[in-house]
Amino acid sequence: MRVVIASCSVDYSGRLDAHLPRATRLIMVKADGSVLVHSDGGSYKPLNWMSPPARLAEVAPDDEDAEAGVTARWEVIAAKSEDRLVIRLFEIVSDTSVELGLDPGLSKDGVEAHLQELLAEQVEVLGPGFRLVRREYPTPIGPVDLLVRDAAGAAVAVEVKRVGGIDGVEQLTRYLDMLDRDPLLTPVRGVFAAQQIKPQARVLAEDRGIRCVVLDYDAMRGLDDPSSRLF
Amino acid sequence: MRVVIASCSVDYSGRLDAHLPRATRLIMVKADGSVLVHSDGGSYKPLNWMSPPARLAEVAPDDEDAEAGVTARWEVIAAKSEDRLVIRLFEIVSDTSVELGLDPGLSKDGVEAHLQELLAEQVEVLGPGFRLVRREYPTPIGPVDLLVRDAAGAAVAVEVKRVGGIDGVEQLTRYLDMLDRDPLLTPVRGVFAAQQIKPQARVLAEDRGIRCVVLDYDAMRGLDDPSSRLF
DNA sequence: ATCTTAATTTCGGCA
DNA sequence: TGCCGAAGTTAAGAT
Repeated sequence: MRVVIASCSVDYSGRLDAHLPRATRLIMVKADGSVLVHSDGGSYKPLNWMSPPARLAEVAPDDEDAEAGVTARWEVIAAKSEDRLVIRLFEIVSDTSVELGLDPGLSKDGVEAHLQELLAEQVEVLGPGFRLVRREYPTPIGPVDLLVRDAAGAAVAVEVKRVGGIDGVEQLTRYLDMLDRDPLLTPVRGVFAAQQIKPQARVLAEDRGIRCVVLDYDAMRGLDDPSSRLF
Repeated sequence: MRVVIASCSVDYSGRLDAHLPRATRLIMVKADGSVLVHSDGGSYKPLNWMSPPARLAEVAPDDEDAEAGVTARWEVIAAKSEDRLVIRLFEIVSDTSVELGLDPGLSKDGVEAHLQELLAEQVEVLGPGFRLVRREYPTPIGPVDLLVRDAAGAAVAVEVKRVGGIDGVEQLTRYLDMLDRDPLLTPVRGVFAAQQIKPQARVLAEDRGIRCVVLDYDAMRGLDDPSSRLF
């Protein structure tokens, strides 16, 4: 990893063309040849970047560049596409190189996959007598999160979301259209299950006869995790 | 902007919980209090981060931390949410602070708006005799990218995308429903035009009688840009 | 301010 | 490897 803080201008060409005029920025060059150009604001997305794998070559500034005060010219070229990033460096404030080695990586807990997993184990929270048919039940337009049957044996398709928005309702509606064509399943009802359901999504879902269920993640995790049980 | 390279462990809690075990990484602290933790690989997304606005406080390591070799403990707390990032620093390799100032910002060229513009000028790529009625044709639920008429004078609504996915087909379907109610337009056909159309989107579109057209951006730009013409 | 849509999205999972 | 959907998405534009 090499970190350079310098005044620079940047030009990207590839899927689009983009230009950054001269200013002082941080330039990060990673071991895989990827490059990030950050300003002192915005969120984690760089102003400009090159995705790995890529190769950085330092070339001599041409006469025009040299006259404009360019002290170094970096050309970053993607290995598998036509993408190209040209960085013209003016004054260099700092230049640090260090060997970081491989990162052990991030561990996460609490995302949608986990929510779906918990609900699959606890389908009874949808109603007494509910039982799981399968997770990721396939349809021609993609898998439904859960297919279950209610106490009476009727098919119910469940879409699980962390935050339930309109797009989730649309998604479930498409699945329902598809599943309803299957004579072994029809009629198929829909359940939209999420930790949080946005008002507009609820209106749309209920307008389409889809039941909305708000999930209590902590409670579901508590039921699932033996270490947190009281008895 | 402050850049620290150090061995550290990181814990995030907020919308989920995540943990990074001890390793040497780059930590960037921006002027708005946001923090990025980068390893020497991956793409531009940090391993862990805090979005602005946030506040970083350096607190003394507790006994347990101190015993484990923690030399400094940073607590980064989001100003507008419960999000919280705790960074335990062990050995510090480098620590640089510099004033960058406001960035003049990025200028772009070549995104979806441009594609729509090009297609508006070259509606004949959709078929001989096609002519443009108008771009951003208004409907009660938002503007359609292009409204055109074919050689026979029949109305055609066009949705333009760089990458055509299922959501784009849904979008166009809603517009078609709306436009079809207008006696001056009905019957309105649909065209889904994109540089790349995903297979499932194509299936859905054709199932609904919507024609799919793959656009060649480079060819269209070539026709448009006088400087690249041969004569 | 809130909502919708695009992104040089990136990232992970599964066929 | 390619496709599809989620993301602590972020960011820009419209209502």
